[in-house]
Amino acid sequence: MNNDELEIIGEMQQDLEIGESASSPKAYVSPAVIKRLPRYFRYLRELIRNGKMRISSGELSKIMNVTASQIRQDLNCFGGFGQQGYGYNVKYLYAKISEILGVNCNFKAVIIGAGNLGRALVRNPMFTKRGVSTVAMFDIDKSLIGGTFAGVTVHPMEELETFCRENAIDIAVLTLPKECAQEIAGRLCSAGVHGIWNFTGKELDLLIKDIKVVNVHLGDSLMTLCYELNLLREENEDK
Amino acid sequence: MNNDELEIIGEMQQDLEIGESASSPKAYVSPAVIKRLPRYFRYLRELIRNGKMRISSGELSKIMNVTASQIRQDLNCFGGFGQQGYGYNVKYLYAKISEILGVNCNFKAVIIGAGNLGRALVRNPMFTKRGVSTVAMFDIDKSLIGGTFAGVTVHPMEELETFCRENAIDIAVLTLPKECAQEIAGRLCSAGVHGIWNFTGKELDLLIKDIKVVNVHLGDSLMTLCYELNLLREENEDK
DNA sequence: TAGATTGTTAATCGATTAACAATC
DNA sequence: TAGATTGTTAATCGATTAACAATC
Repeated sequence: MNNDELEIIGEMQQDLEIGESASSPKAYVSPAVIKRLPRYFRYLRELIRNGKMRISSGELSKIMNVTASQIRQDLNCFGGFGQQGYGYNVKYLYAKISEILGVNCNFKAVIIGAGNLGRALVRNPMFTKRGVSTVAMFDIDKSLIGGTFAGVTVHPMEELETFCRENAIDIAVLTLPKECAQEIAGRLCSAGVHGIWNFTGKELDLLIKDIKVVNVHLGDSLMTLCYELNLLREENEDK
Repeated sequence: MNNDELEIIGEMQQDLEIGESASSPKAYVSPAVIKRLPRYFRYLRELIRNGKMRISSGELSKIMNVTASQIRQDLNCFGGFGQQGYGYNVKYLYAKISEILGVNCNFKAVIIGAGNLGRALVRNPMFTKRGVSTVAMFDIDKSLIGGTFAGVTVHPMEELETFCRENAIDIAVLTLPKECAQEIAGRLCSAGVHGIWNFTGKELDLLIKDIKVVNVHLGDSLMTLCYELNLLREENEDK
Protein backbone atom coordinates (compact mmCIF):
# COMPACT_ATOMS: atom_id res chain seq x y z
CA MET A 1 0.00 0.00 0.00
CA ASN A 2 1.56 3.29 -1.02
CA ASN A 3 1.34 6.79 0.37
CA ASP A 4 -1.42 7.91 -1.97
CA GLU A 5 -3.69 5.15 -0.84
CA LEU A 6 -3.08 5.99 2.79
CA GLU A 7 -3.85 9.60 2.03
CA ILE A 8 -7.19 8.46 0.66
CA ILE A 9 -7.95 6.43 3.77
CA GLY A 10 -7.28 9.56 5.79
CA GLU A 11 -9.67 11.58 3.72
CA MET A 12 -12.32 8.90 3.92
CA GLN A 13 -12.06 8.91 7.67
CA GLN A 14 -12.24 12.67 7.68
CA ASP A 15 -15.43 12.69 5.59
CA LEU A 16 -16.95 10.05 7.82
CA GLU A 17 -16.11 12.05 10.91
CA ILE A 18 -17.81 15.24 9.74
CA GLY A 19 -21.18 13.53 9.99
CA GLU A 20 -20.31 11.90 13.31
CA SER A 21 -18.66 14.71 15.22
CA ALA A 22 -21.82 16.71 15.85
CA SER A 23 -23.59 13.76 17.44
CA SER A 24 -20.65 12.20 19.32
CA PRO A 25 -21.39 12.57 23.04
CA LYS A 26 -18.15 13.73 24.64
CA ALA A 27 -17.50 11.98 27.91
CA TYR A 28 -15.31 13.46 30.63
CA VAL A 29 -11.62 13.46 29.73
CA SER A 30 -9.12 13.60 32.58
CA PRO A 31 -6.72 16.55 32.91
CA ALA A 32 -3.81 14.10 32.68
CA VAL A 33 -4.85 13.28 29.11
CA ILE A 34 -5.54 16.90 28.16
CA LYS A 35 -2.10 17.97 29.32
CA ARG A 36 -0.52 15.45 26.97
CA LEU A 37 -2.42 16.53 23.85
CA PRO A 38 -0.25 19.57 22.98
CA ARG A 39 2.76 17.27 22.97
CA TYR A 40 1.09 14.96 20.44
CA PHE A 41 0.25 18.06 18.43
CA ARG A 42 3.92 19.08 18.33
CA TYR A 43 5.24 15.67 17.41
CA LEU A 44 2.63 15.11 14.71
CA ARG A 45 3.39 18.51 13.20
CA GLU A 46 7.04 17.50 13.07
CA LEU A 47 6.19 14.14 11.48
CA ILE A 48 4.18 15.88 8.77
CA ARG A 49 7.07 18.27 8.14
CA ASN A 50 9.28 15.21 7.63
CA GLY A 51 6.81 13.75 5.13
CA LYS A 52 5.71 10.84 7.35
CA MET A 53 2.28 9.62 6.19
CA ARG A 54 1.45 6.77 8.56
CA ILE A 55 2.50 5.81 12.09
CA SER A 56 1.70 3.05 14.55
CA SER A 57 1.28 3.64 18.25
CA GLY A 58 4.40 1.52 18.76
CA GLU A 59 6.52 3.67 16.47
CA LEU A 60 5.20 6.93 17.96
CA SER A 61 5.77 5.60 21.47
CA LYS A 62 9.48 5.17 20.72
CA ILE A 63 9.80 8.70 19.35
CA MET A 64 7.88 10.29 22.21
CA ASN A 65 9.25 8.05 24.94
CA VAL A 66 5.87 6.94 26.29
CA THR A 67 4.05 3.59 26.11
CA ALA A 68 2.07 2.59 23.02
CA SER A 69 -0.73 1.66 25.36
CA GLN A 70 -0.94 5.20 26.68
CA ILE A 71 -1.07 6.67 23.20
CA ARG A 72 -3.95 4.40 22.16
CA GLN A 73 -5.75 4.99 25.44
CA ASP A 74 -5.33 8.77 25.14
CA LEU A 75 -6.53 8.98 21.55
CA ASN A 76 -9.49 6.75 22.22
CA CYS A 77 -10.86 9.25 24.70
CA PHE A 78 -11.90 11.25 21.65
CA GLY A 79 -12.74 8.50 19.17
CA GLY A 80 -11.17 5.82 17.03
CA PHE A 81 -8.68 7.71 14.91
CA GLY A 82 -6.71 4.70 13.75
CA GLN A 83 -7.24 1.57 11.70
CA GLN A 84 -6.54 -1.94 12.89
CA GLY A 85 -3.59 -3.40 11.07
CA TYR A 86 -2.40 -0.07 9.67
CA GLY A 87 -1.97 2.43 12.50
CA TYR A 88 -2.74 6.13 12.24
CA ASN A 89 -2.75 8.47 9.27
CA VAL A 90 -0.49 11.28 10.47
CA LYS A 91 -2.27 14.17 8.75
CA TYR A 92 -5.68 12.95 9.82
CA LEU A 93 -4.59 12.47 13.41
CA TYR A 94 -3.02 15.92 13.42
CA ALA A 95 -6.25 17.38 12.10
CA LYS A 96 -8.33 15.65 14.77
CA ILE A 97 -6.04 16.73 17.62
CA SER A 98 -6.00 20.27 16.26
CA GLU A 99 -9.78 20.19 16.25
CA ILE A 100 -9.93 18.96 19.85
CA LEU A 101 -7.46 21.64 20.95
CA GLY A 102 -9.46 24.39 19.24
CA VAL A 103 -6.76 25.26 16.70
CA ASN A 104 -9.45 25.95 14.11
CA CYS A 105 -11.50 28.19 16.40
CA ASN A 106 -9.68 31.37 15.33
CA PHE A 107 -9.53 32.69 18.85
CA LYS A 108 -8.62 36.35 19.14
CA ALA A 109 -6.21 37.51 21.81
CA VAL A 110 -4.94 40.77 23.28
CA ILE A 111 -1.69 41.14 25.18
CA ILE A 112 -1.91 43.39 28.22
CA GLY A 113 1.48 44.80 29.08
CA ALA A 114 3.88 45.70 26.25
CA GLY A 115 7.04 45.13 28.27
CA ASN A 116 9.71 42.61 27.35
CA LEU A 117 7.59 39.56 28.02
CA GLY A 118 4.63 40.94 26.06
CA ARG A 119 6.94 41.77 23.16
CA ALA A 120 8.61 38.37 23.30
CA LEU A 121 5.24 36.68 23.09
CA VAL A 122 3.79 38.83 20.32
CA ARG A 123 6.85 38.10 18.17
CA ASN A 124 6.70 34.39 18.86
CA PRO A 125 5.17 32.27 16.06
CA MET A 126 3.43 30.22 18.75
CA PHE A 127 0.12 32.06 18.48
CA THR A 128 -0.10 31.74 14.70
CA LYS A 129 0.87 28.06 14.78
CA ARG A 130 -1.99 27.40 17.17
CA GLY A 131 -4.60 29.41 15.29
CA VAL A 132 -4.72 32.27 17.79
CA SER A 133 -4.43 35.79 16.38
CA THR A 134 -2.99 38.58 18.50
CA VAL A 135 -5.01 41.62 17.49
CA ALA A 136 -3.85 44.25 19.99
CA MET A 137 -1.55 45.12 22.85
CA PHE A 138 -2.33 47.41 25.76
CA ASP A 139 -0.09 49.46 28.01
CA ILE A 140 -0.18 52.45 30.34
CA ASP A 141 3.15 53.79 29.05
CA LYS A 142 2.30 56.80 26.83
CA SER A 143 5.56 56.43 24.91
CA LEU A 144 4.55 52.95 23.73
CA ILE A 145 0.96 53.75 22.77
CA GLY A 146 0.42 53.94 19.04
CA GLY A 147 3.61 52.00 18.36
CA THR A 148 3.64 48.46 16.97
CA PHE A 149 5.41 45.20 17.78
CA ALA A 150 5.31 42.47 15.14
CA GLY A 151 2.64 44.54 13.42
CA VAL A 152 0.41 44.67 16.50
CA THR A 153 -0.55 48.16 17.75
CA VAL A 154 -0.28 49.22 21.40
CA HIS A 155 -3.51 50.76 22.71
CA PRO A 156 -4.05 52.82 25.87
CA MET A 157 -5.45 50.90 28.84
CA GLU A 158 -8.55 53.10 28.91
CA GLU A 159 -9.73 51.49 25.68
CA LEU A 160 -9.49 47.93 27.05
CA GLU A 161 -13.17 47.20 27.68
CA THR A 162 -14.47 48.91 24.54
CA PHE A 163 -11.89 47.20 22.36
CA CYS A 164 -12.53 43.74 23.78
CA ARG A 165 -16.30 44.08 23.43
CA GLU A 166 -16.21 45.51 19.90
CA ASN A 167 -13.68 42.96 18.64
CA ALA A 168 -15.11 39.94 20.47
CA ILE A 169 -11.82 39.11 22.14
CA ASP A 170 -11.55 35.56 23.50
CA ILE A 171 -8.21 35.57 25.29
CA ALA A 172 -6.30 38.14 27.34
CA VAL A 173 -2.62 37.56 27.97
CA LEU A 174 -1.51 39.19 31.22
CA THR A 175 2.12 40.31 31.02
CA LEU A 176 1.90 43.26 33.38
CA PRO A 177 3.12 43.84 36.95
CA LYS A 178 1.40 41.52 39.45
CA GLU A 179 0.10 44.53 41.39
CA CYS A 180 -2.33 45.43 38.59
CA ALA A 181 -3.31 41.85 37.73
CA GLN A 182 -6.41 41.56 39.92
CA GLU A 183 -7.89 44.88 38.84
CA ILE A 184 -7.38 44.20 35.13
CA ALA A 185 -8.76 40.67 35.49
CA GLY A 186 -11.94 42.14 36.93
CA ARG A 187 -12.24 44.53 33.99
CA LEU A 188 -11.66 41.69 31.53
CA CYS A 189 -14.52 39.71 33.06
CA SER A 190 -16.95 42.52 32.45
CA ALA A 191 -15.53 43.00 28.95
CA GLY A 192 -16.69 39.52 27.96
CA VAL A 193 -13.30 37.84 27.64
CA HIS A 194 -13.47 34.03 28.04
CA GLY A 195 -9.92 33.11 28.91
CA ILE A 196 -6.95 34.61 30.72
CA TRP A 197 -3.39 33.46 30.16
CA ASN A 198 -1.81 34.74 33.31
CA PHE A 199 1.96 35.37 33.54
CA THR A 200 1.79 37.72 36.54
CA GLY A 201 2.24 35.12 39.25
CA LYS A 202 -0.80 36.53 41.08
CA GLU A 203 -3.56 33.97 41.69
CA LEU A 204 -6.70 35.67 40.38
CA ASP A 205 -10.05 35.78 42.15
CA LEU A 206 -12.75 36.00 39.52
CA LEU A 207 -16.38 36.74 40.10
CA ILE A 208 -17.62 35.14 36.91
CA LYS A 209 -17.32 31.36 36.95
CA ASP A 210 -17.34 30.83 33.20
CA ILE A 211 -13.96 32.41 32.60
CA LYS A 212 -10.98 30.08 32.30
CA VAL A 213 -7.58 30.99 33.70
CA VAL A 214 -4.31 29.27 32.90
CA ASN A 215 -1.46 30.41 35.12
CA VAL A 216 2.16 30.33 34.00
CA HIS A 217 4.50 30.29 36.98
CA LEU A 218 7.95 30.49 35.45
CA GLY A 219 9.49 30.65 38.91
CA ASP A 220 7.99 27.26 39.78
CA SER A 221 9.61 25.76 36.72
CA LEU A 222 12.99 27.27 37.65
CA MET A 223 12.66 25.82 41.14
CA THR A 224 12.13 22.27 39.95
CA LEU A 225 15.41 22.61 38.09
CA CYS A 226 17.10 23.95 41.24
CA TYR A 227 15.67 21.03 43.21
CA GLU A 228 17.25 18.57 40.81
CA LEU A 229 20.59 20.36 40.85
CA ASN A 230 20.51 20.41 44.62
CA LEU A 231 19.82 16.65 44.66
CA LEU A 232 22.67 16.06 42.23
CA ARG A 233 25.01 18.14 44.37
CA GLU A 234 24.09 16.23 47.53
CA GLU A 235 24.67 12.91 45.78
CA ASN A 236 28.10 14.04 44.65
CA GLU A 237 28.99 15.27 48.14
CA ASP A 238 28.10 11.87 49.58
CA LYS A 239 30.58 10.17 47.30
CA MET B 1 0.89 30.94 73.77
CA ASN B 2 2.00 34.09 72.02
CA ASN B 3 3.92 34.74 68.85
CA ASP B 4 7.28 35.08 70.58
CA GLU B 5 6.98 31.66 72.11
CA LEU B 6 6.09 30.16 68.75
CA GLU B 7 9.07 31.89 67.25
CA ILE B 8 11.22 30.15 69.83
CA ILE B 9 9.74 26.76 68.99
CA GLY B 10 10.63 27.42 65.39
CA GLU B 11 14.19 28.21 66.30
CA MET B 12 14.43 25.19 68.53
CA GLN B 13 13.28 22.98 65.72
CA GLN B 14 15.75 24.64 63.43
CA ASP B 15 18.63 24.01 65.84
CA LEU B 16 17.51 20.42 66.23
CA GLU B 17 17.35 19.95 62.49
CA ILE B 18 20.85 21.18 61.78
CA GLY B 19 22.24 18.14 63.53
CA GLU B 20 19.73 15.79 61.90
CA SER B 21 19.77 16.96 58.31
CA ALA B 22 23.19 15.59 57.47
CA SER B 23 22.28 12.09 58.59
CA SER B 24 18.66 11.95 57.38
CA PRO B 25 18.49 9.33 54.62
CA LYS B 26 16.44 10.85 51.83
CA ALA B 27 14.01 8.35 50.34
CA TYR B 28 12.61 8.68 46.85
CA VAL B 29 10.11 11.52 46.54
CA SER B 30 7.59 11.33 43.70
CA PRO B 31 7.58 14.00 40.97
CA ALA B 32 3.95 14.79 41.91
CA VAL B 33 5.15 16.02 45.30
CA ILE B 34 8.16 17.90 43.90
CA LYS B 35 5.96 19.79 41.47
CA ARG B 36 3.85 21.06 44.37
CA LEU B 37 6.75 22.35 46.47
CA PRO B 38 7.24 25.66 44.63
CA ARG B 39 3.59 26.46 45.28
CA TYR B 40 4.06 25.92 49.02
CA PHE B 41 7.13 28.12 48.77
CA ARG B 42 5.07 30.95 47.22
CA TYR B 43 2.22 30.72 49.70
CA LEU B 44 4.52 30.54 52.70
CA ARG B 45 6.45 33.58 51.48
CA GLU B 46 3.16 35.44 51.24
CA LEU B 47 2.12 34.32 54.73
CA ILE B 48 5.41 35.62 56.16
CA ARG B 49 4.90 38.92 54.34
CA ASN B 50 1.50 39.16 56.05
CA GLY B 51 3.06 38.53 59.44
CA LYS B 52 1.52 35.08 59.95
CA MET B 53 3.58 33.11 62.47
CA ARG B 54 1.81 29.76 62.76
CA ILE B 55 -0.47 27.75 60.49
CA SER B 56 -2.23 24.40 60.63
CA SER B 57 -2.54 22.07 57.67
CA GLY B 58 -6.30 22.69 57.78
CA GLU B 59 -5.92 26.45 57.54
CA LEU B 60 -3.32 26.24 54.78
CA SER B 61 -5.48 23.75 52.89
CA LYS B 62 -8.29 26.31 52.71
CA ILE B 63 -5.98 29.03 51.41
CA MET B 64 -4.32 26.80 48.84
CA ASN B 65 -7.43 24.87 47.87
CA VAL B 66 -5.98 21.41 48.48
CA THR B 67 -6.65 18.81 51.20
CA ALA B 68 -5.02 19.08 54.61
CA SER B 69 -4.12 15.43 54.22
CA GLN B 70 -2.12 16.14 51.11
CA ILE B 71 -0.20 18.94 52.78
CA ARG B 72 0.78 16.75 55.72
CA GLN B 73 1.62 13.86 53.41
CA ASP B 74 3.75 16.08 51.16
CA LEU B 75 5.69 17.70 53.98
CA ASN B 76 6.32 14.39 55.67
CA CYS B 77 8.25 13.16 52.65
CA PHE B 78 11.05 15.38 53.91
CA GLY B 79 10.62 15.15 57.66
CA GLY B 80 8.35 16.20 60.50
CA PHE B 81 8.23 19.96 60.21
CA GLY B 82 5.20 20.49 62.43
CA GLN B 83 4.19 19.97 66.02
CA GLN B 84 1.18 17.99 67.19
CA GLY B 85 -1.42 20.27 68.65
CA TYR B 86 0.13 23.44 67.23
CA GLY B 87 0.64 23.13 63.52
CA TYR B 88 3.56 24.56 61.59
CA ASN B 89 5.79 27.52 62.29
CA VAL B 90 5.56 29.50 59.05
CA LYS B 91 9.11 30.83 58.96
CA TYR B 92 10.58 27.48 59.86
CA LEU B 93 8.54 25.67 57.24
CA TYR B 94 9.52 28.26 54.64
CA ALA B 95 13.18 27.79 55.57
CA LYS B 96 12.93 24.01 55.24
CA ILE B 97 11.17 24.14 51.87
CA SER B 98 13.69 26.70 50.63
CA GLU B 99 16.45 24.33 51.69
CA ILE B 100 14.84 21.39 49.87
CA LEU B 101 14.40 23.48 46.73
CA GLY B 102 18.00 24.63 46.79
CA VAL B 103 17.22 28.30 47.37
CA ASN B 104 20.31 28.60 49.55
CA CYS B 105 22.62 26.96 47.00
CA ASN B 106 23.51 30.25 45.31
CA PHE B 107 23.29 28.75 41.86
CA LYS B 108 24.82 30.85 39.10
CA ALA B 109 23.04 31.21 35.79
CA VAL B 110 23.72 32.61 32.33
CA ILE B 111 21.05 33.60 29.85
CA ILE B 112 21.81 32.62 26.27
CA GLY B 113 19.93 34.84 23.86
CA ALA B 114 19.46 38.52 24.73
CA GLY B 115 16.23 38.92 22.79
CA ASN B 116 12.94 39.97 24.33
CA LEU B 117 12.46 36.78 26.31
CA GLY B 118 16.01 36.86 27.66
CA ARG B 119 15.58 40.49 28.65
CA ALA B 120 12.19 39.84 30.25
CA LEU B 121 13.71 37.07 32.34
CA VAL B 122 16.84 38.95 33.42
CA ARG B 123 14.69 41.85 34.62
CA ASN B 124 12.33 39.57 36.50
CA PRO B 125 12.88 39.39 40.29
CA MET B 126 12.19 35.64 40.04
CA PHE B 127 15.87 34.64 39.99
CA THR B 128 16.81 36.74 43.00
CA LYS B 129 13.79 35.54 44.98
CA ARG B 130 14.89 31.97 44.41
CA GLY B 131 18.55 32.50 45.21
CA VAL B 132 19.76 32.20 41.63
CA SER B 133 22.09 34.92 40.38
CA THR B 134 22.21 35.78 36.69
CA VAL B 135 25.83 36.60 36.06
CA ALA B 136 25.94 37.00 32.27
CA MET B 137 24.00 37.03 29.02
CA PHE B 138 25.24 35.80 25.66
CA ASP B 139 24.26 36.74 22.12
CA ILE B 140 25.56 36.61 18.56
CA ASP B 141 24.26 40.12 17.78
CA LYS B 142 27.35 42.41 17.74
CA SER B 143 25.21 45.47 18.53
CA LEU B 144 24.11 43.94 21.85
CA ILE B 145 27.51 42.69 22.99
CA GLY B 146 29.02 44.82 25.74
CA GLY B 147 25.64 46.29 26.63
CA THR B 148 23.80 45.50 29.86
CA PHE B 149 20.25 44.55 30.86
CA ALA B 150 19.33 44.85 34.51
CA GLY B 151 23.03 45.26 35.18
CA VAL B 152 23.96 42.02 33.43
CA THR B 153 26.49 42.28 30.58
CA VAL B 154 25.99 40.66 27.18
CA HIS B 155 29.01 38.58 26.08
CA PRO B 156 29.85 37.23 22.63
CA MET B 157 28.91 33.61 22.03
CA GLU B 158 32.54 32.69 21.41
CA GLU B 159 33.27 33.23 25.10
CA LEU B 160 30.54 30.84 26.26
CA GLU B 161 32.66 27.81 27.24
CA THR B 162 35.50 29.80 28.79
CA PHE B 163 33.11 31.95 30.80
CA CYS B 164 31.07 29.02 32.11
CA ARG B 165 34.16 27.08 33.12
CA GLU B 166 35.90 30.02 34.80
CA ASN B 167 32.80 31.17 36.66
CA ALA B 168 31.50 27.71 37.59
CA ILE B 169 28.11 28.30 36.02
CA ASP B 170 25.36 25.93 37.19
CA ILE B 171 22.41 26.88 34.99
CA ALA B 172 22.05 27.97 31.37
CA VAL B 173 18.79 29.57 30.30
CA LEU B 174 18.11 28.99 26.60
CA THR B 175 16.17 31.89 25.09
CA LEU B 176 17.52 31.67 21.58
CA PRO B 177 16.04 30.45 18.28
CA LYS B 178 15.24 26.72 18.36
CA GLU B 179 17.54 26.11 15.39
CA CYS B 180 20.65 26.82 17.51
CA ALA B 181 19.38 25.04 20.65
CA GLN B 182 20.92 21.63 20.04
CA GLU B 183 24.36 22.96 19.13
CA ILE B 184 24.53 25.28 22.15
CA ALA B 185 23.29 22.55 24.47
CA GLY B 186 26.17 20.37 23.33
CA ARG B 187 28.64 23.15 24.04
CA LEU B 188 27.12 23.72 27.48
CA CYS B 189 27.60 20.05 28.36
CA SER B 190 31.31 20.27 27.68
CA ALA B 191 31.48 23.58 29.57
CA GLY B 192 30.44 21.84 32.80
CA VAL B 193 26.95 23.33 33.20
CA HIS B 194 24.63 21.16 35.33
CA GLY B 195 21.20 22.38 34.35
CA ILE B 196 19.45 23.78 31.29
CA TRP B 197 16.25 25.78 31.47
CA ASN B 198 15.05 25.40 27.93
CA PHE B 199 12.59 27.87 26.39
CA THR B 200 13.36 26.99 22.77
CA GLY B 201 10.71 24.31 22.28
CA LYS B 202 13.36 21.97 20.88
CA GLU B 203 13.67 18.66 22.74
CA LEU B 204 17.38 18.36 23.48
CA ASP B 205 19.47 15.24 23.00
CA LEU B 206 22.30 15.33 25.50
CA LEU B 207 25.33 13.07 25.58
CA ILE B 208 26.08 13.58 29.25
CA LYS B 209 23.53 11.94 31.51
CA ASP B 210 24.15 14.03 34.59
CA ILE B 211 22.80 17.25 33.14
CA LYS B 212 19.24 18.17 34.05
CA VAL B 213 16.90 19.80 31.54
CA VAL B 214 13.62 21.52 32.35
CA ASN B 215 11.63 22.42 29.25
CA VAL B 216 9.20 25.31 29.18
CA HIS B 217 6.65 24.87 26.40
CA LEU B 218 4.62 28.05 26.47
CA GLY B 219 2.66 26.90 23.43
CA ASP B 220 1.45 23.83 25.33
CA SER B 221 0.13 26.05 28.08
CA LEU B 222 -1.68 28.26 25.58
CA MET B 223 -3.26 25.18 24.00
CA THR B 224 -4.74 23.91 27.24
CA LEU B 225 -6.46 27.28 27.53
CA CYS B 226 -7.73 26.98 23.95
CA TYR B 227 -9.00 23.48 24.72
CA GLU B 228 -11.04 24.80 27.62
CA LEU B 229 -12.42 27.69 25.58
CA ASN B 230 -13.34 25.29 22.80
CA LEU B 231 -15.15 23.07 25.32
CA LEU B 232 -16.98 26.08 26.74
CA ARG B 233 -17.98 27.15 23.24
CA GLU B 234 -19.32 23.70 22.37
CA GLU B 235 -21.33 23.59 25.59
CA ASN B 236 -22.89 26.97 24.79
CA GLU B 237 -23.71 25.88 21.25
CA ASP B 238 -25.55 22.83 22.56
CA LYS B 239 -27.84 25.00 24.67
C1' DT C 1 -5.41 17.83 81.99
C1' DA C 2 -8.18 18.67 77.71
C1' DG C 3 -8.02 20.19 73.08
C1' DA C 4 -5.84 20.50 68.90
C1' DT C 5 -3.30 18.96 65.30
C1' DT C 6 0.35 16.35 63.58
C1' DG C 7 2.50 11.99 61.57
C1' DT C 8 1.33 7.79 59.62
C1' DT C 9 -1.26 3.79 58.34
C1' DA C 10 -5.10 2.02 55.80
C1' DA C 11 -8.76 2.69 52.21
C1' DT C 12 -10.05 4.74 48.05
C1' DC C 13 -9.58 6.54 43.90
C1' DG C 14 -7.54 7.38 39.42
C1' DA C 15 -4.11 6.71 35.98
C1' DT C 16 -1.02 3.67 33.60
C1' DT C 17 0.21 -0.60 31.64
C1' DA C 18 -0.66 -5.24 29.91
C1' DA C 19 -3.23 -8.32 27.29
C1' DC C 20 -6.03 -9.80 23.70
C1' DA C 21 -10.11 -10.08 20.84
C1' DA C 22 -11.73 -7.44 16.91
C1' DT C 23 -10.69 -6.19 12.38
C1' DC C 24 -8.37 -3.82 8.73
C1' DT D 1 -5.82 -15.43 3.94
C1' DA D 2 -2.06 -14.04 7.23
C1' DG D 3 0.02 -10.33 9.59
C1' DA D 4 -0.29 -6.21 11.89
C1' DT D 5 -2.16 -3.07 14.84
C1' DT D 6 -6.00 -0.98 16.79
C1' DG D 7 -9.74 -0.43 20.42
C1' DT D 8 -10.95 -1.91 24.79
C1' DT D 9 -11.17 -4.59 28.93
C1' DA D 10 -8.74 -6.22 32.92
C1' DA D 11 -4.65 -5.93 36.08
C1' DT D 12 -1.34 -3.15 38.18
C1' DC D 13 0.53 0.61 39.97
C1' DG D 14 0.73 5.06 42.20
C1' DA D 15 -1.30 9.03 44.23
C1' DT D 16 -4.85 11.04 47.05
C1' DT D 17 -7.90 11.02 50.82
C1' DA D 18 -9.69 9.38 55.22
C1' DA D 19 -9.01 7.98 59.77
C1' DC D 20 -6.91 7.81 64.04
C1' DA D 21 -3.33 6.98 67.44
C1' DA D 22 0.54 9.69 69.09
C1' DT D 23 1.72 13.76 71.32
C1' DC D 24 2.45 18.61 71.89
